[in-house]
Amino acid sequence: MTLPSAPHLTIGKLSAATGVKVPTIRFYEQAGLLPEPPRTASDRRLYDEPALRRLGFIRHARQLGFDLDAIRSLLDLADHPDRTCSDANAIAERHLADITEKIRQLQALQTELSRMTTDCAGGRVSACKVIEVLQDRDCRH
Amino acid sequence: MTLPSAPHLTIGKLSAATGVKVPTIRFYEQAGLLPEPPRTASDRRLYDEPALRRLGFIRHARQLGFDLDAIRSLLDLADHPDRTCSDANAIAERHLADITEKIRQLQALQTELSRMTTDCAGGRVSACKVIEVLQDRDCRH
DNA sequence: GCTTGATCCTCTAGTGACTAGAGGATGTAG
DNA sequence: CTACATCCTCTAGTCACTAGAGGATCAAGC
Repeated sequence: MTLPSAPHLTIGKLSAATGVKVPTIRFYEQAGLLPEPPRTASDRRLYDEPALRRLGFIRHARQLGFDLDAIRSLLDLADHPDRTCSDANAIAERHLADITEKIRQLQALQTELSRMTTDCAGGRVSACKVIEVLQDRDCRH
Repeated sequence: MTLPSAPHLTIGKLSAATGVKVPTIRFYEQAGLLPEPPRTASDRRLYDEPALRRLGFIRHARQLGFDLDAIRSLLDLADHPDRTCSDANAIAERHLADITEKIRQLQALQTELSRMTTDCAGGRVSACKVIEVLQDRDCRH
């Protein structure tokens, strides 16, 4: 239905269109996330609409915190709409579990740091709660 | 009051006593967090009690997520109990603010990922919410 | 046609906080 | 005396970029 568009985007335009920096686009190509695009006679990369969509996909996945390996798998799945999506779900759920765990850990740190700073009366270092807590080697962690 | 203890801990004992791996201890020395310890005739490092305490301090600070630069500053403050602790407090509060912000961001990701995975019915990739959300380039982020 | 400045190319090295491994010397227990 | 553990230094790898060198090419204005 849609006409196949000839490659017409320079790497700079692609960068502007997606918000992904030019060196990062080249990095993604080298990392195997983007296919090598055709080049002009003077060796410049030329991108088409599918490349634009693919880079958008990568960008969104990165914003969600997926690492490049996970994105490789997700892209592979997106390229095969006939497969079941259980793999995609597993990747997302695994990532969700990682994030949930990370939040939990950070909240524990938040609690301890918050206690440290509010306890500190602001006098000399010798009476400083921040330093004192760090020097206490018998803490439970 | 306490007797000055002669260096008696090998790097392996120090590692076992603090839970910091041997290569990491050497790395901290090279990074300037630990002073160069005396050596045996055969060039092996020998640590004493103050070194043990210092490494414990570093370990605890790392567990709290301080970066090595911050730890350098905190160690410097701990070495000078006569100074005011406002610098230590500023470092801790800055770090606390960073962590709070990070938690906020991760919670946003958690929400979106959670929506993605629960929406997914588990059929073909062509109907997969996970892949679909990633392919949607018009999302607001 | 010519100049200027933007954009493009490849390649290397740096970030942070380690971790892994090579290749070799030394220490310790049986 | 023989294993085997531990130690030494040094280099390189991790992740996802980012910065910069050094050079080619392009587009616009004169």
